[in-house]
Amino acid sequence: MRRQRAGRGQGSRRRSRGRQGGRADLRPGRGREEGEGEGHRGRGGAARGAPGGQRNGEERELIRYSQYLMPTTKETPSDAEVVSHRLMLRAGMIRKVASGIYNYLPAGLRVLRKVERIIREEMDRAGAQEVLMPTVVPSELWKESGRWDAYGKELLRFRDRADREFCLGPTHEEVITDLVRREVRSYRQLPLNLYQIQDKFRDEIRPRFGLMRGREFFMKDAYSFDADEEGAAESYRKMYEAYCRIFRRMGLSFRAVEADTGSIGGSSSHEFMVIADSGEDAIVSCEACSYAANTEKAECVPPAGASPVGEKEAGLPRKVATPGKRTIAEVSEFLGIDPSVLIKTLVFESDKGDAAVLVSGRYEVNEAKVKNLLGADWIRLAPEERILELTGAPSGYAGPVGLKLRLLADHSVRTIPAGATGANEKDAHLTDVVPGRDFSPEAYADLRLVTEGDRCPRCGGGLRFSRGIEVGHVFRLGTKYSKALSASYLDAGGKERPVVMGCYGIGVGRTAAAAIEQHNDADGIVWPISIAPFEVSVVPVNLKHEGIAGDFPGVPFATFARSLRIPLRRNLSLRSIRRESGTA
RNA sequence: CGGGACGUAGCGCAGCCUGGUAGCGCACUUGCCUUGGGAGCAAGGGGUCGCCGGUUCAAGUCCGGCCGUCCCGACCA
Repeated sequence: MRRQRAGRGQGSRRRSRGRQGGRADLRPGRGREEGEGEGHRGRGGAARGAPGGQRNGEERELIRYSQYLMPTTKETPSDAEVVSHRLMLRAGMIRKVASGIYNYLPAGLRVLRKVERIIREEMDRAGAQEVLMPTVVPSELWKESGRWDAYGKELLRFRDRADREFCLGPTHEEVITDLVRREVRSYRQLPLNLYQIQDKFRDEIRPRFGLMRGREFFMKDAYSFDADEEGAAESYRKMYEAYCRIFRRMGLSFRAVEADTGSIGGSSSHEFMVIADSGEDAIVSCEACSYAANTEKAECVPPAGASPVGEKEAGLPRKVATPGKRTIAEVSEFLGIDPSVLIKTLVFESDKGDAAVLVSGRYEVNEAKVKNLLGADWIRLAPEERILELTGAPSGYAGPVGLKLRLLADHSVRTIPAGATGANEKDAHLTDVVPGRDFSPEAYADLRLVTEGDRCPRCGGGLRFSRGIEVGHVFRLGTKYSKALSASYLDAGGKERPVVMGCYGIGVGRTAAAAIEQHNDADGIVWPISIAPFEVSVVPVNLKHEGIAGDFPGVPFATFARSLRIPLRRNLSLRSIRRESGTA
């Protein structure tokens, strides 16, 4: 196929690769190019859009497959679940060393380097400066920000020989803020945006899916420092745009969605989601307007209609026996009522104390929203013993009536005319329970997860549910870290002010994995050319008599075409050489 | 950490229920052969059956403990 095209491709490709590898491989980020324009060009005939700039040609990196450590396999190790993991193993890109910890083989490293290079170019273009911070971080900095205690077990801690405490950095707000507080004194030095591409370690509860959720991984993390909120908003906007360019250049179909800020903190954030069914995150997007959010963040429109209707019609609460009926499904069926009029009562523990959260039986509680409402660092569902202790009944029979706990209710509860709920007694529920009359939550708020029936909180349009892989996350941090670590500057009036920060992450390996999730077929990886480990394969065919020994051609063909799917192929045979050189 | 499963050659697996000789495919080595889609023939190399202990004349197989890995739930790039 396409012999001529391949020929053309080869011609212009020779000056395309830049000088990674070979003797020049210690010079990353060389060969800056302007503009985008490589994007995703698929296979065949795409040579002109290739990365690598137009530096005077003749540089060509030729790698011999026979000598290259790229152990492609037909069979997949049995512990690989998702396609990207499987295909990376089969293409000889990565090998596991321990759970969530990998060796990157040459071909895999090349892909990471290409992803990094695109990131560097766009970060530099956006005015950020590259630095490099240590992976080992002293505990003092983390204690100063308060996260030594707040961050949890993902933070791998250890001691050195002198018994000093350290951790492996899972993110670097503390370190960068420490740097900046020492060096930045004046508003004249702002704004400042510093980034690094560095090895991170998070002791994940459950590493899985290969590079998608490893414990050790490469991340680009950037931190912006501004004099005020307006400046910070501008820095945020620049990063948001840079992220769009980065993912676009890698040929990814993605979406930026509003997100919860989690343990990083801050006022607002967007996640960059690569759309993929295998994604671990659920997202909603409006079919009419531009609203999109992580389901964890997605706002739910409160129901129309006022507070308790039917107060007069409903009798007083009655206790009914519901032996063995604990779940919403069991209780609603047993009582012959719709789940929506059941008042589901969940008991949470948090660093701000215990609370009962109420929601209509047709919905699920959104823990992130509860946590934010409480202003808590952590919350969790109370264990069985605590539930018994706090409600006087085993789980499944909690209810708000007479409960001596903080009551927080979702909006969906308010309009339940005469509901049913647990009686705080084993094997019993109450019916004809009226919110506002029989119990009074301290607040009605949006505390539930969006569901299929919900409408867009911005425009009322329909919502679409999809799944995504979070490859990037941008946060407006405000002054959380600058205040905790006293990073301040003097403004034009000589007044001391805290710097206003933002932080911006991209998972390098995860992005590569996401690209594979999105670009593969039954045979293997269909690389976007901008991050393909190789752009052209050259296969000698039938040249034995010319003194050039080749493999049986089916092998390299299949290897390059299936496992690796190198975008372009050039076959070298006596015939093709004669044709092109004009000799006979 | 809770729930489920699995550890036998580099990889994928069988053997275990019913204890007695370590087996298959791929990969690897050598020779021949082959050159436009993961070839063919022949001959080879490679395993303390995850670890420790127990039962037994005898343990890959039965029992106990430990370790590791993967999958399902709470975190996040």
